[in-house]
Amino acid sequence: MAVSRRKTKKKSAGAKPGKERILDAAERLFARHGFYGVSVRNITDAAEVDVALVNYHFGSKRELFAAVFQRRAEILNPERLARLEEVRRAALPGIPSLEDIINSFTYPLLERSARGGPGWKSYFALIAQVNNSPEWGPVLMTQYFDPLVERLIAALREALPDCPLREIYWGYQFLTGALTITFAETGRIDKLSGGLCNSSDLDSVHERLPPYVAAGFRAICGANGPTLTANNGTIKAVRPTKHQKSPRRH
Amino acid sequence: MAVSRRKTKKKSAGAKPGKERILDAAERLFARHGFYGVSVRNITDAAEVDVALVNYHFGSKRELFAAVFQRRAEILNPERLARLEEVRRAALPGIPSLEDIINSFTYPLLERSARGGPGWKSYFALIAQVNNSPEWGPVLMTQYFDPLVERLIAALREALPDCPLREIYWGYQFLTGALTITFAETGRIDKLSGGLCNSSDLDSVHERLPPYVAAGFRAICGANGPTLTANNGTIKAVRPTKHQKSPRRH
DNA sequence: GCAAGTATTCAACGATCGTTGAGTATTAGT
DNA sequence: ACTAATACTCAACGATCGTTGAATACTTGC
Repeated sequence: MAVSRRKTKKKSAGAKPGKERILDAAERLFARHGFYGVSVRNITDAAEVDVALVNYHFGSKRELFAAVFQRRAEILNPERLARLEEVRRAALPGIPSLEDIINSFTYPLLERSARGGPGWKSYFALIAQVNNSPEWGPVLMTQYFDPLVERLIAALREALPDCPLREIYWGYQFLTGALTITFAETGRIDKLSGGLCNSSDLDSVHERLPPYVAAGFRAICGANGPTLTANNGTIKAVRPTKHQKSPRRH
Repeated sequence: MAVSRRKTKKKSAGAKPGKERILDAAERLFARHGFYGVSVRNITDAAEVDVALVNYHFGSKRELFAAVFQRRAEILNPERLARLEEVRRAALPGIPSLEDIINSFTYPLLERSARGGPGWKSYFALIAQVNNSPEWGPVLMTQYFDPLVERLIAALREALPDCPLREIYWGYQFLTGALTITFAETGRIDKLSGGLCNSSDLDSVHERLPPYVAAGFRAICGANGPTLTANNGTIKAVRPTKHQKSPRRH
């Protein structure tokens, strides 16, 4: 018989070469289920290619994971770096505002995730998972994004000349955390707010995150430490485990 | 013959019942490698119990995962709720400060992770991964933590009476993101800062997170929207993809 | 000390895991 | 048209996956 067993692959379907089809499918599946939650066959089935192609093109499943991570990082980082330098140049001979610096860091990401297509959305959701993973975060995030972050830190130091360096790093940590959970788009805030907020509404995040974070930086960057604007004393008086009655009466 | 094949189990080793040994080992391993990155045999080997015990005690691997998640949530939530009510009562007849409210939400978590022992540390690292996972986050986080979050939102509304509710939910999203990446303790900030900051130094986070977040809330909660204190205009003038020369000259 | 119930062990099931070597098609250079 | 290289297919490997039924050990109540 020799019936045509082709599943309309090759030229007929996507016309994309198998290597890219694999990257796209892997990106989407890894973003949803994580590295171990996706099998090589899950990926090649979704990409409509043969199982063996993963090892042929990438060597191993782990190397495919790294390749997915690297592909768009190489697009993003030059763009973000150029934007940061642009903001600094535009402010000459002065120094750009904290909000502008932060925005140069977050905007390219939010913009891509909002209007870059489903591949970009998956990519950022993948980053969100990797960034919070003790197994993958220190390897991949550091490798692909730390050089850019160091440039951001340098710009923040210029904008906050009296701020201890330690506070800037902590401020960055909180920034990247807020940004990261945004990319996860789990829909949790949608349920919580009864539909008032939408996880995928990244324009709303773009409006709010820079001023939120900038104000946070200023709050902890007082020369005499973060307690300048904080009031933790009331809490410290309440014991962590045992619940005492109201401390006001008696 | 009948040589003793016991690997010093039962009464000799931990003396803990197998169910708890499994929960402890699963907590530690799930936190590091995620749900799919750990096999049932990995868990039972670490717990030094038989493979079949997982299905006997918990029914399935997924139910074990949920049980790990639930165990400490049931300890945490009443404590956090009591602390929030305590702060509110202590401020009567007034309203507690934004910092105190936020601190009542974060402090029990940071305190447990800092001094509650390795089990608690693993638990929070697990939460960090789950919270950023589109597969698990909407299920587990919502189920176990949303009732408490709703109480937090209500308290924040009292402290920010003129703030649109939308802004409060966005502010909470950024808060939980910053808190989450703290729990992950990936060590990335350690490398970035050259040892100046330490991922596991949760006391430093306790000092900085409430004032940082409180300032962020106030920044975006202006009655006329978040642009009150923000300056995104400069950025909007710069195109996202194409890089133009300095907009100042010419 | 005996019975009932709970906890644990053991061996094994079919399914799926990542990877590979050998073979076939397709493309590019001359 | 022939060659060489690249892209892809096919079948299969051993290992590990989650789960289970039946048998054994331990604990508790009487």
